[in-house]
Amino acid sequence: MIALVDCNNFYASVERMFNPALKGRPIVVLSNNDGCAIARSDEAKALGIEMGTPAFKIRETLAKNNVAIFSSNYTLYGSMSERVMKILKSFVPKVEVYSIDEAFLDLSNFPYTDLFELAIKIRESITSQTGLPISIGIAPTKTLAKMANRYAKKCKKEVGVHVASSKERIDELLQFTEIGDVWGIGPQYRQFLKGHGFKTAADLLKAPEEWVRKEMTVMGQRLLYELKGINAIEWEDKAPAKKNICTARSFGALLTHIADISQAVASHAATCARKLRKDNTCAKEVHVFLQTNPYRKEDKQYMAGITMKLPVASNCSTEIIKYAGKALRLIFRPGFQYLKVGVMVQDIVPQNQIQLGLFDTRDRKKDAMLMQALDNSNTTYGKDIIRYGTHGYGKKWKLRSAMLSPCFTTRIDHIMKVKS
DNA sequence: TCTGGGGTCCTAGGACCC
DNA sequence: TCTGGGGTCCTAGGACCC
Repeated sequence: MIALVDCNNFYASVERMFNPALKGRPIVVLSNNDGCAIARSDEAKALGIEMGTPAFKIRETLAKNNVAIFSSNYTLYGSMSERVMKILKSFVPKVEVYSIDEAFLDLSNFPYTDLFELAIKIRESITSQTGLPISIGIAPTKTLAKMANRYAKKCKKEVGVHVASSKERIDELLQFTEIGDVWGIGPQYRQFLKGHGFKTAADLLKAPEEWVRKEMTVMGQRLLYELKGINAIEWEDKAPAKKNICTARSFGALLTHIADISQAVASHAATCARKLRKDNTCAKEVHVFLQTNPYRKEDKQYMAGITMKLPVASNCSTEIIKYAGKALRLIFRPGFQYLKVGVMVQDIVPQNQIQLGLFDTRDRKKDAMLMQALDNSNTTYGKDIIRYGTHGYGKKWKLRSAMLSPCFTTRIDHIMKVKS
């Protein structure tokens, strides 16, 4: 049996946890750049605020209903996520952290009848130790556990746990779940399947395997197995090595000058390099892409990207910034209003398996020492205390983040003060 | 005025090889 | 009229996830 643990309205719940005055008040957390709603508390959902709605479209609703609005604070959410995962690991040895607010637990070694009780205990621990509400779904496969979790959220709000182990419970779950709410069915497949008369997960189960395979590739076939209770999705004990690392942001305002965009590119390149060093990996390629705002139909549009090969796989910020800058100069065209730029490092290899270049002129030892010093001071004194001059001091490209809460758990100067 | 960011996997088709 | 057969590798694009 597999459990899926999911934090309810995670970002909104974290914000509320640090500010109990928000109890009962609707909360919305906005995406980077304060662009659209990416998390809502139950109260905000009840107001009809949909996931992903642009902020400017709901401004009236937000004001009228006294909704608490936050810019997203990923440092804070990441730190709270670590706490939750740590508690889960104290209960069950096999935990797969699936996303910032979700984890699968392998319960195959727990006695059958105890699963419900175990889930209740886990839930109580998380609530008492982190203050965050969670839901737990338990079923024979990952896909069914996802469905059970959803069921717990919708129909068993008080206990927050649903176990679907018997055939009757699983059938009930399959009939309850609409086809578009099945894990792995997105908008495209949902429409396609509805067109063929499938309404619920139970309907899909009746479809011939060959037909599903033909119309929905092996992904659909795997899904079918999972619904039948046969595990078809691999268990990933530790996060597999990343194949790409991407850092990209929309600008706070549209930009036209390459000088401003260069600063963003340098900063994104440095972030990619830092992420590589954190994973002890190096990349052989740097890809830079640049685009105008596709929503502005009245503007001339331009999209471009280019991949630069590095002479030797690297995770040195200096070098990656250099190649990313070259790439930008190759794709930049004057006369456009740019919205977004991104840097992606590709063809990633472990740091200790690098093929050295015959004509390599860089002093890689020195690079490594410099990066070590950079990372150390930035860890000790806060992110970006030391940065490259190429990042610039102008903040034209910086994102908007107008309603950011403090980093309660990761910055000593943001720690909460309690008067007694 | 204002529309996120970061990933994965799969398939088809083209280039190229013998 | 008729124009081989079998591989591999790479890329672009589409679908999905949170």
